[in-house]
Amino acid sequence: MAQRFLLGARHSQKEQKERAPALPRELRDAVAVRGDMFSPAYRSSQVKAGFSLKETIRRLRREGQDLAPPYYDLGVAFWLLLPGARSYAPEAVFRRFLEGRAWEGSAANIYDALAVSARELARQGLTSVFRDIEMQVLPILAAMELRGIAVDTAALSSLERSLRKELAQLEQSIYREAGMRFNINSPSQLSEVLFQKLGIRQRGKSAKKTPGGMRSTRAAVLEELRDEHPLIPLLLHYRESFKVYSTYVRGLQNFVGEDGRIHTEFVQTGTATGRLSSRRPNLQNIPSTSRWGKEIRAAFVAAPGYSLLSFDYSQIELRILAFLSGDARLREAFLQGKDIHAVTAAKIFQVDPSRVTPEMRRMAKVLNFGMNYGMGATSFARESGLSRGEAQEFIEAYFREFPQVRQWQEKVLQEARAKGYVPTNTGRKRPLPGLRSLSPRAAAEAERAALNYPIQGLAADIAKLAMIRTSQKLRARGVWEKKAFLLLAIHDELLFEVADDIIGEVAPLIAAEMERVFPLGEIPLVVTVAKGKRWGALEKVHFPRGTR
DNA sequence: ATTGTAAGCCAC
DNA sequence: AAACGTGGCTTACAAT
Ligand SMILES: Nc1nc2c(ncn2[C@H]2C[C@H](O)[C@@H](COP(=O)(O)OP(=O)(O)OP(=O)(O)O)O2)c(=O)[nH]1
Ligand SMILES: [Mn+2]
Ligand SMILES: [Mn+2]
Repeated sequence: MAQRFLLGARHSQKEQKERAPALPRELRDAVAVRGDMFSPAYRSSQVKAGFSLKETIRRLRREGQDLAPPYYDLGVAFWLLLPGARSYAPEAVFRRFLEGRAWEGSAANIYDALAVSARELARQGLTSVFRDIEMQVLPILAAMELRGIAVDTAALSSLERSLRKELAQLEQSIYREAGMRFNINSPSQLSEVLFQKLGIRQRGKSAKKTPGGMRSTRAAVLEELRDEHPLIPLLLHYRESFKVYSTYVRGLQNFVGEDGRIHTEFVQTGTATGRLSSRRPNLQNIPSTSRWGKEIRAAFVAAPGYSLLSFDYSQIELRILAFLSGDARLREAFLQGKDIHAVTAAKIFQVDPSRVTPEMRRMAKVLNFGMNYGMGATSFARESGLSRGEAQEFIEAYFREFPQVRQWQEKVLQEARAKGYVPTNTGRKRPLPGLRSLSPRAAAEAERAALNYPIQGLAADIAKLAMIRTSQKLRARGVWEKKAFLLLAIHDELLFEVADDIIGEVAPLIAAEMERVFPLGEIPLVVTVAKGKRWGALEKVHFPRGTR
C-alpha cells in the first residue's frame, strides 16, 4: 500500500512531465532556505521553503533576525503524504520520495522536493491542511520552544533528596524480603528472584510471558500477585518512586537552561495521527495523578508577575465520537451537559456521580476510550476491577446504549479496507497497509488503529486550530509574546503564561476562541480553565454567565 | 565507547 | 499479558 504514496519512481520522466500540473506561481517563486545561512530574502513575502524551518526560525530569532511567512516545510509536507515514517530528515525523504536524486543540501534539492511534494499534496487534497493548519502552527511552535517554561530548581532538588532516601530504604527492605541482593531495575534478574528463587505463582493462572519469552514483572502482573508475598508491594512502591526519580527529577534537572527554564522541542512530524509530540525533554507526560506527580508538576512555575493558565477541552474525543457517529443518545448526553467519564466511573464504582473522585474519573477515561477503540473484556476487567463476565456485560451494555457508534465503526472499517487508508474530517489521511495483512493479529491491530485515527486525528486538528486562533486573538490585542505566552500544547490542552493584570481580559477570550474553532454540529466544545502560580496547584476558573 | 532492542511506565 | 489508540524516556543487556 505504501507504494501508492511513492512518487515518481513508477513513472518515466516523460509520463511525469505529461501528468504534472504546473506549480502555483507563489511556489515557483519560493525562496530556498538552508538552515545555516542568512539572506535578505528571508524578510520578503515570498514562500520560504526548506527542511526544519522551525529550527531556522528559532536560530534567526535568537540572533535578532526572523524568517517571514509564508512557510513551506518539506519535512512536514512529506509527513502529511506518508505519516508514521521514522524520519523526515532530508536524507530519508530523498531516499524514499525522490529516488535517484541524492540530498546534497543544495537549493536545487529544495526546489525538487518542493515540486514533488506540492503536486502530491494537491492531488491528495492535503493542501489546505498543510497551508492553513500545519504551516500556521509552525512559527507558534518556534515561539513556544524559545520561551520555555520556568522551573523551581530548589523544589526539584528537595524532591531529589526525599526520593533518594525513600529509594535507599526500599532497596534494603527488598533485599531483606528476597534474601539476596540483586539489581531490582533488571526485569530479568527480578523475574528470576520472584518466580525461580521465591517460587511465587498465581494459583490456577497461567504464567504471563513477555514477547521475549520471559516471565513478565510489569505492574499489572505484580498487582495480581500483591498478596502472594510481602516483597511484591515493596517492588510496586519502588518502581513508582524510581520512575519519578530517574525520569522526572534527575532527568528534568539536566534540561534546565541558563535562563532557569526548560525548552522542550515539539516535533511536528512525530505522530501518525496529526498530534504533536514533545522531546528533550518530553513535557507532555509529566506525572499528574500520584502524590509524587503533583509535586513534580508543582516545580513548574510562572515567572514573577505572571500566572499559568490551562485550557483543556472537556471529553474531547467522546464529543468527536458523538459528532462523527451521530449517535442519538451520545449526542443527547452532551446536549444535556453530561460528563460521560463521571457517569462511567459512577457505574463502575457504584457511587453517585456527584461523589466521583478525580482518580475514579481518570480510570473511567481509560475504560471509555478503551471500549471505543477495541479493548477486550480481559483488559477491561483488570482496569476496572470487575470480573471478566461483568466486564464483558459492561462493554456490551455500552454498545447497546450507543448503537450508532458500532454502526459508524463498521462503516469506517469498510471504507478503510476498500481504500487502504483512513481519513479525518479535515482531509488528513493515514495509510494502514496492515488492514490487508494475512496475519489476523496484524489485521486486528490495524483495525483498532483505524477506529482511533479519525477521532484522535480530528482532535489533533482542533487543538492546532486552537493554537492558531488564540494566537491571532492575542496578537490582535497586542499581548501575544508580550504579556501572554503559549508554553505547552498537551494534545487537547494549551498552557499559557499570562501577566497577572490581563488574566481577566484574556482568559475568557482564549476559552471562547477555543470553543468555536470547529463546530461539531449541535454538540458544544467545552473548555475547562484553571490558573495558578504552579502547574501542580491550578484552581478551576469559572466565568460569569455571558462573558464568553 | 557507541548503537540497538526489550521491558517497563509516564502522559494524553 | 490480554482485542484500547498516540507518543518519549530510562534502564539493562547484548552486539558492534
Ligand atoms: N485511546 C485513548 N485515548 C486517550 C486516553 N487518555 C486520553 N486519551 C485521549 C482522548 C481524550 O479525549 C484526549 C484528551 O485527554 P484528557 O485527559 O484531556 O481527557 P478528556 O478530554 O477525555 O477528558 P477531560 O474532560 O479533559 O478530563 O486524549 C487513553 O487512555 N486511551
Ligand atoms: Mn480534555
Ligand atoms: Mn487534556
